[in-house]
Amino acid sequence: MSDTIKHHEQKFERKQRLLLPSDYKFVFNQSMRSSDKLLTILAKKNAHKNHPRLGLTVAKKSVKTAVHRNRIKRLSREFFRLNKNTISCADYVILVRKGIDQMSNETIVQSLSKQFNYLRKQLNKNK
RNA sequence: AGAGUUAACCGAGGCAGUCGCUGUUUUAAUGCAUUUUGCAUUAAAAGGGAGGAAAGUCCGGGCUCCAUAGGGUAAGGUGCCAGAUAACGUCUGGGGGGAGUGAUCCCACGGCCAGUGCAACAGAAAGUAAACCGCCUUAUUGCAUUCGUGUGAUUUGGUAAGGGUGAAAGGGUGCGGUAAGAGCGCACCGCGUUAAUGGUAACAUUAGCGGCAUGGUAAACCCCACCUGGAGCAAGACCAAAUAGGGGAGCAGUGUUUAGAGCACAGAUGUGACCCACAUCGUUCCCGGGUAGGUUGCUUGAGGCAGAUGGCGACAUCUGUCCUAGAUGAAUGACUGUCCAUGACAGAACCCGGCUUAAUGGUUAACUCUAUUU
Repeated sequence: MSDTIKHHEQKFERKQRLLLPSDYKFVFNQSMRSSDKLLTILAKKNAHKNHPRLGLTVAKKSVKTAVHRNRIKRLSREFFRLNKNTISCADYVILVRKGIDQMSNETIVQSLSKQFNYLRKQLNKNK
């Protein structure tokens, strides 16, 4: 029984993504941000939702080939899925900078975990 | 064995495990509508899930909407011939030219005797050719002389064989010829032209004739022949919240009235400190257009595979068999273990046929050259 609950928790469903352009606009307006050389993460609390939601923006400008764009998106989603329980309840948008396509999967994941940690502290403070 | 040519095929390196994503099918549960059942949500199981270039968007076609009697012009494209095809700038076969010892590969390969234009520098002269040096020659004359002539200067003409310039000097080579030369004559080659033969044709071969006329450049304008209507799946079709506005119908506070209409009064909001005043304002339902959003288009197709028949071949016809991604902020991934030859370029977005570009390894087949052995 406890196993099935665990499985359920590791899923990444549609309602956990940002789907509409208006959702993205909501996050871009006056959000909290954390950034380093590779990534910028925007976060904003959403009163109507009781689970975190993720959106990705990988511009063709910053990452040229589609293969690398897909890789970065997949990595980000995978990280979000696996660490959902530690991430505070809010809407997030991950923005990507030039040069990230040169990095290995490990370094990208490290960057993600650092920044989500930082954002969690900030969001808790504001409570 | 080495080097090479052509063609076909494979290629998130393979295997195992854990956790995910996204369609499909089946089953179950719940909800709604209901004649069978259908739709939606959730769960479980089974099975499917990027490429040879998916790329560039350079051509061609299907499909969709708009336009369209027919013809012409403009603009753009194609350019040896014949065929294949839905069509093509693709492919096949053939002709011509070029590269390579060869297998084989490469070619924008119509027309400059319709017109217009362009070509630096050099050079005497560059497209109705031209005499700088040289060669030959006429006349006068100097010098030498073995008295035959030789040699120099000026001069009259001839000459495109030689030198020099140039990307290119107005057919080439050889012999004859000549004062020296010259298609001046001849032979061969080239070119032009006529005929015959072969071929559907491009073209080839043979024979005759011409003494050479027609320099290059058309990815220069241009001429000739042929082809092309425009926009694209964000095409297009359907459903359709909220707000504002449009059309239609009903209903509407209090008083007056039998009732309605009408009239009067009241009400709400704004301006304002407030009053007066001024300005604005019913409400419910339906209809049509239509935004956000959703559904569809969306994968069964000029399809793949096998066989037979026709064709040199591209390909066509017939029979059998198979269904093999369909996302929509956009699925095909992450981690761990293990093995090896340590893994390139790179990610579907309506669908096909090509081309081009990117990049790397392997397998197979046929053929060529070189070396060795027999």
